[in-house]
Amino acid sequence: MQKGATLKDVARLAGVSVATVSRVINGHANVSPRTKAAVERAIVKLNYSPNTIARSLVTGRTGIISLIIVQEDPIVPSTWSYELPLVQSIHDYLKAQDWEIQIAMCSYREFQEPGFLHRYLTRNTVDGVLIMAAWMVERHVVSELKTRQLPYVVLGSHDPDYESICIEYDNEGAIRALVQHLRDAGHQVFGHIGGPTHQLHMNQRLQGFLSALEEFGLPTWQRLTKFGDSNVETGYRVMQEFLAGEPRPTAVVCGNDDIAAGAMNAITEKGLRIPEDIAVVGFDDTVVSQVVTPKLTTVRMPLNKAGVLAAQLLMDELSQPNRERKRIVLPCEIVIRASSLS
Amino acid sequence: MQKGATLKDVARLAGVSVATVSRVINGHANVSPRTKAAVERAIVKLNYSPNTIARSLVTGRTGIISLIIVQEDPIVPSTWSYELPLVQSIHDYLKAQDWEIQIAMCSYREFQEPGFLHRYLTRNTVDGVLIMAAWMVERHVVSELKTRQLPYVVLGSHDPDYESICIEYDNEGAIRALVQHLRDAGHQVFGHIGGPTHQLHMNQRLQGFLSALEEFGLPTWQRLTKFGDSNVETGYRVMQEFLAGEPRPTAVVCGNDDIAAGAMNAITEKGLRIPEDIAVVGFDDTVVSQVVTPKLTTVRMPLNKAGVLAAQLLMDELSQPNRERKRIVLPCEIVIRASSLS
DNA sequence: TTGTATGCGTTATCAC
DNA sequence: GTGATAACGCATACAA
Repeated sequence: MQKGATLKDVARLAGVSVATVSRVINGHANVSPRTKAAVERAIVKLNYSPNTIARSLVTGRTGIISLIIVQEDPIVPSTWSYELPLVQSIHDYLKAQDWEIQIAMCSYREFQEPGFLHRYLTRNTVDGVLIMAAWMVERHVVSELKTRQLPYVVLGSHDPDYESICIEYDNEGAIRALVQHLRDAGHQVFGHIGGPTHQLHMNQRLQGFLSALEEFGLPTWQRLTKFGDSNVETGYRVMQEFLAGEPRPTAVVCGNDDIAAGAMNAITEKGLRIPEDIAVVGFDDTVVSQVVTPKLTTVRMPLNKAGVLAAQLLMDELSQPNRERKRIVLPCEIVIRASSLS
Repeated sequence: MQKGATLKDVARLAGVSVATVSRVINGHANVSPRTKAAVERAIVKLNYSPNTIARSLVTGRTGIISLIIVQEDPIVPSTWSYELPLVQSIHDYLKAQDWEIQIAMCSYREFQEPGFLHRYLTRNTVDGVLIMAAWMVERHVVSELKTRQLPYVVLGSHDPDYESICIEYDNEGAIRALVQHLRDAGHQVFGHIGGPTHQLHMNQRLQGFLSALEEFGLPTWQRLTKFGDSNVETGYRVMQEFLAGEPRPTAVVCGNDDIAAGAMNAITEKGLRIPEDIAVVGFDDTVVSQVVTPKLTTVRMPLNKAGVLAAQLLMDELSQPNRERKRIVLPCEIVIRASSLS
């Protein structure tokens, strides 16, 4: 059970120096075809493969990207259906380029703690960082990364001064499109059941909702603009409140599909019909939107595209540092189904 | 911008040798309180922290666990809602013990390729491996790991000879409980719409279904035992077939919640009622089961427990190698809702 | 084109 | 208790 051949072993067998072997392995020029062949034979014979750790020690590079997944606290299951597709596409892209991924999951509170990222990065040597977050990335985090000259990309959020490379979704535009769609169908009284507004995207959806109403000259109602957790229970509970008072909304825009599903439960339970009495729309295009009755109008985010793009930009940054700040806002597609068709 | 102090710097400042500093850092005995204090002062002053790579090179340990996520090919979204909770609990447990996680996602085809794991493990130095898979782990994979003497745990599957430490779910027992529940409600004609049977758990659910029917002296019908992909479409399509022929099932056991949701669509579309005309049950207790109408009876798997247990067993193995093989089958809980209540 | 020698930052084995 | 010093496996500047 040979415990791994080393450069020296290969050199000895090939009758050359370790430097030459190293050159062959790293594809340097200036090595004669003859010796190159000899070295390669030796490598095959000894089944040699370079020691990644030793290589990292001398080069200072590890070939590892840290994927930091910043999460709600406590964790909300609905975010999982959103995170894994991203992880998947990021992983696939990076893997194709022979990069490895180290993941770090943490709550947004943890991530914001002054020492957290610092500690993490001093303990772990990585070549780049990909931050998946739904919260503003604070200045001290940015400065930690800049100080270390560590290439990084923010996915799903940004920093206060837009000093980073970041990728976001056009939540506002998507909500605007939904509102327009509903207005075109004649709706006048809109309700909104949002998720936690400390989440950037939930806040953007709220803002999009309010500004769309304003743009279209539609009234807004304080009591019809509510928030809660991003789950079925919130949708159910808030919708019950909506139904118990006046005015009653004829269209309800929800922060995500789970909330919408809860709202639908409350509506049908009251004996009201969707969409005839009240139209409901969600966000995220999860499987939930396809199994509720009627099927749910929702928004499909370009998750795969976002993940690939994030990985791509990080690679760019890695190969050619000091690129300027950049902000990309990806458009989302609205998916119209029965829950909003009159 | 000091690019990181080294042991040597600390030693110089503290007026001792690097060996002594190393001893202090690693908490060795035989170092006088006086010099220890001096060293610690120097460490703080220089803001020193050890270089993980260099340490790994000499110790041969990295503090990294590889989490290999083996997936359906092509990827099925419904698996995401199942995988991330596991990743989450594994991560949380390992993080608490200062281990880092490197993830590798691959299709089950890739994972079964003779060279795949070998290549991965020679490129990546990790201290242990956690394999998340729904497919039998082939012998050559086991032998690769054993040869390297690399501690590993299999989560969600096992190997042909049960030579590994593995954690599974009692799929058969859960299905048996469901069938019993339905039989007690008077059902006699059962249908099954399963996922891909090359997945271990889907196969176990099928076997559980068949053996439960046999145990309870209920008839099985070839045309009512079908499979497809683990999605809504399969459930819808197969249920339509069931409804188009004879006998018509009065209870349908589905491979997962998505399939069940599809089946429910087909049933209500025909003007039939659930559960009065046909009862439906799913598996996984995803959010889908809570948003369909009526709510879906399903099975809740102890995902969190499984993840923690897997991490725990891996840690045990790491600290005390050569433990014997082990197979743990975790019981699942059936969650009874309206879709099966008569 | 190739070889020698040095360093990367640790830990560990010796002596003292 | 403490300090030299040899590994660990590799890349590379410099010589040849």
